Amino acid sequence: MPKNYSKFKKITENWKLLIAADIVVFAFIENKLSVLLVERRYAPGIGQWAIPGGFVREDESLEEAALRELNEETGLSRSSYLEQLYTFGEVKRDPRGRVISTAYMVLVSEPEKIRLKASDDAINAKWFAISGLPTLAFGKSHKEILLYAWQRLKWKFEYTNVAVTMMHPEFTLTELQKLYESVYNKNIDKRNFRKKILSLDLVEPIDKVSQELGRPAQLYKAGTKKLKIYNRVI
Amino acid sequence: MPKNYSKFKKITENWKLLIAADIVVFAFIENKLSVLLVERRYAPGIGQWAIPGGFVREDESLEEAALRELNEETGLSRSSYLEQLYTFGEVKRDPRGRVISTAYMVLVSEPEKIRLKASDDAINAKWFAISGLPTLAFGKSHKEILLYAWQRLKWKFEYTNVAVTMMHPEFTLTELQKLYESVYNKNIDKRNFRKKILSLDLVEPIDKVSQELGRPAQLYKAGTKKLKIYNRVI
DNA sequence: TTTGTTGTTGTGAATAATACACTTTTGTGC
DNA sequence: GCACAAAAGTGTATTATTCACAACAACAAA
Repeated sequence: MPKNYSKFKKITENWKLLIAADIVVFAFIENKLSVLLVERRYAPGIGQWAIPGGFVREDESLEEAALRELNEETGLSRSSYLEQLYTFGEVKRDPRGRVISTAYMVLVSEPEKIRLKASDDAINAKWFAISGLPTLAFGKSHKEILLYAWQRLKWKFEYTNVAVTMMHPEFTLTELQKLYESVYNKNIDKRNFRKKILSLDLVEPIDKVSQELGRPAQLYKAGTKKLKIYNRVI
Repeated sequence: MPKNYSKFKKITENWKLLIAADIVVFAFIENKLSVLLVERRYAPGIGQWAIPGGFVREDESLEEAALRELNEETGLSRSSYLEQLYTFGEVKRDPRGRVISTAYMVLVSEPEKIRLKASDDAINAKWFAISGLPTLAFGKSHKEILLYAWQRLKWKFEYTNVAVTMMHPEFTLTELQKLYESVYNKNIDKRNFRKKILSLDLVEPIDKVSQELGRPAQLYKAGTKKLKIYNRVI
């Protein structure tokens, strides 16, 4: 280490800082926007539901830590989308000491393929519809992070094509519309929706139809075209 | 400290993490969007220009640290706007050790009132037009932060009324337009601009005109109306 | 009073957003 | 095979919004 690092050395002494990564995981389950929560095994907030997360280790980046913790606590191993949301740095956020926490948002396309599991830190992991959240641990903090993430998601849905990353590989326009409706929390006109989506080339029809009740629907896949993306990770 | 903090204790052992706050300061100087940079006194990057910033202390939040460092390194004490941008958490960002850095953006309304000064850490502090930046310290990292901040600023100008926080308390519409043009880096039609700004009620005319060359211009002040603001700090 | 400089004002065309309801295609039960 | 249920698919008229574009007005200096 070169000279002139004296100030650095001084600052590194005498106190301890930890950084945590918290991850808001969204998926579209039974036509409802849903969030993955864990039931905490340890204090603070034993037995309460919380956003999955944990401390960053020495040899991993913030993003790596987010994905590792997510995998450890929930079994979720591959997600289609990861985006940093915000870093919370108030002095007394955590009773355990000086903890800074960076919140991430993850979007999952096929939640039914994920085997949720208990872990060292979490007694349980479970999907909750955004409209039926339980009381969360960590006072208002986790609730706020969650609502902030939802807000960001609405934004992204308006200005990018992230929505398709939450769909199955093959989907109908009606399904896609239901996802938009659950994220915006309001109804959308079918014709206007289709006009818009198709004019943006966000999706491509495939040579296949769905077979459900009623008239079969054209199936689509995600388009190759990427929308202009504004945030760093968007 | 309650029981069951064992994992926390384990993680806090054996390694050191520091968190830094970097601040991109924008002001509108001589019709040009400008950025405040400091000339580094210490390694790494001695003598090179860099975004002002420094390490967060034990007893201060991230935002407090950002503002304190800004004040220490540049003499800047009051800014009209502060917003968190992004947290960089790669493992080997900094030669001094594991450093995580949160970038902030600050907007200044009356840069000519600020007495820039040298400091412990900075030999010098100086405004640079965004189109005439010097080579920056810290490899590509600081340049990227800066360009990201500029991008974010463009966004904010489109969807909020932050622009007026960069103007003097009294300003003409032409001055405001010049600011928009310097941020967007393109020309704007005068008539359309005025129509838009006035229809949004972003500004209020005051009982005063400017006295420059040519026809006197109506002076305006910031409107009380706040635009809907989407990001956490926006 | 002329010239230079800047501020102020309006209109028409193109595009995008919104509101709105019926027909088509399939499967099922009689 | 016919009536019904269920969901998919489709078009048009109206209203906002955006954009391109140029003449005139107010003042100062010469």
